[in-house]
Amino acid sequence: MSSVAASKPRRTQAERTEISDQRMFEATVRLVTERGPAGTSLTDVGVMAGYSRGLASHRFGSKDSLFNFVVLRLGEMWLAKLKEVTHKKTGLAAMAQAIDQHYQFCVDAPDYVRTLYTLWFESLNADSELSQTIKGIHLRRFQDVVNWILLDEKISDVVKREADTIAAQFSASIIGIVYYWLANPEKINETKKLHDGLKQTMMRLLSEE
Amino acid sequence: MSSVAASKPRRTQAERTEISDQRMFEATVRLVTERGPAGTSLTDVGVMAGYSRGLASHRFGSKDSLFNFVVLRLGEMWLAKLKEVTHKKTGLAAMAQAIDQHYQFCVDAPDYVRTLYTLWFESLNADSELSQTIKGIHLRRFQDVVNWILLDEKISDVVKREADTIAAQFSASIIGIVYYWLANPEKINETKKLHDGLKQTMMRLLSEE
DNA sequence: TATTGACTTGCTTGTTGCAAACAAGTAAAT
DNA sequence: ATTTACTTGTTTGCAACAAGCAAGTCAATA
Repeated sequence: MSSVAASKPRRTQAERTEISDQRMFEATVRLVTERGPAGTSLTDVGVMAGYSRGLASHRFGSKDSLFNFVVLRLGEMWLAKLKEVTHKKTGLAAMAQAIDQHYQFCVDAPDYVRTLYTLWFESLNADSELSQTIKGIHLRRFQDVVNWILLDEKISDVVKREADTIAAQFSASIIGIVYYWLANPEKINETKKLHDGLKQTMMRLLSEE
Repeated sequence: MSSVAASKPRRTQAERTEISDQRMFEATVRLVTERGPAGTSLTDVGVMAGYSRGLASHRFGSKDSLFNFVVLRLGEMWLAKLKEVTHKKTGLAAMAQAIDQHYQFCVDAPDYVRTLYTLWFESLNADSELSQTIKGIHLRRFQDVVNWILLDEKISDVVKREADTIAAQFSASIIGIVYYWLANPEKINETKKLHDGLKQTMMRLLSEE
């Protein structure tokens, strides 16, 4: 396993954990996309990452906690990218960027998106640390959308009063579309159409009186 | 165990299985809503239903198969009710009825809805009998929506050519809204607003040129 | 038509294997 | 030397299956 051209016989402890974390993260993503969360064992995560059967269990303490770690990492990547593309944008422009980026994620990093949302959906009735993490990500996304609406000059006060409702509708639609894509990964064109349809709907909602 | 007022000392085999099926169905619904699918053991299902730890396993063979049975039962209830309320209706009228009924389910039978969709979401990456069942239910629903559009006289041909896309948008939104409700069961009013918003969106889509 | 007994079906108990969780140890870094 | 990363040993719980017991069925006989 460690025959990678005598890469570096000595690493700092911080590097060691960072590497093993990253490898277990990737192993988890792969296993979850291939076998689903139930079919993903801590044993397999450790072994596939190139360590012993016990490491994932030891590092994270529980399967739920491992998934929590993975979702946190994915969620941060996601939110960072969204923040980047919607920087200084508001209203419909921000939403359109967010929607496009959402679609782009499905194309560019399907395994990451699949893992994030699979665990996301999974945690619905779980009452675990993970479900709290997800509620947090959800809330941050929701607040972003509300702010996009409130900070845009072109949007009327009448519409701004409905910001929460519109943001909820936006979030729900995104989830619905992701579900569609997860269930029909081959229908990428239809997925794009759904994203475009959501843009249309948002355009109408934001320009209403 | 059999002290229920000498109810009926002798039942047919068909009755016995029907009763045990029903009891295990109800136990599963309860356990899934309370603990989630992962926290629901075949052992507990059997015991909570008033039988031995082994019955659920013996009857269904696997956890996946038990969940498949439960989803089939819930799905049939659901589709039957939807069929009833949309009988002879088409286009927007049918969609509005379906949406209202959907909301009503969340109010009337929250445990059933929660269990159905929890298992629904759960099966996304599972590659099991259950995921096939769900694909089937999904497809039947989708076809209903397409037919509502195609069979309505008031809808233009231009729109009818987009029937598939609109039906996909409808289905995705319903899923997104259910997710919202599952994640925020206390926000029943907001859930209603989302349903109403979907009606508005569908009205616009169907009356376009 | 009532009774008996072979057969079928529903249900329970016994057992195995696997994975999560944790404890106790070894190896690597500081 | 001590702390930190990782491995190996062990326990526990559950899914899955096998083997047996009990309740229901049905046909032959009287």
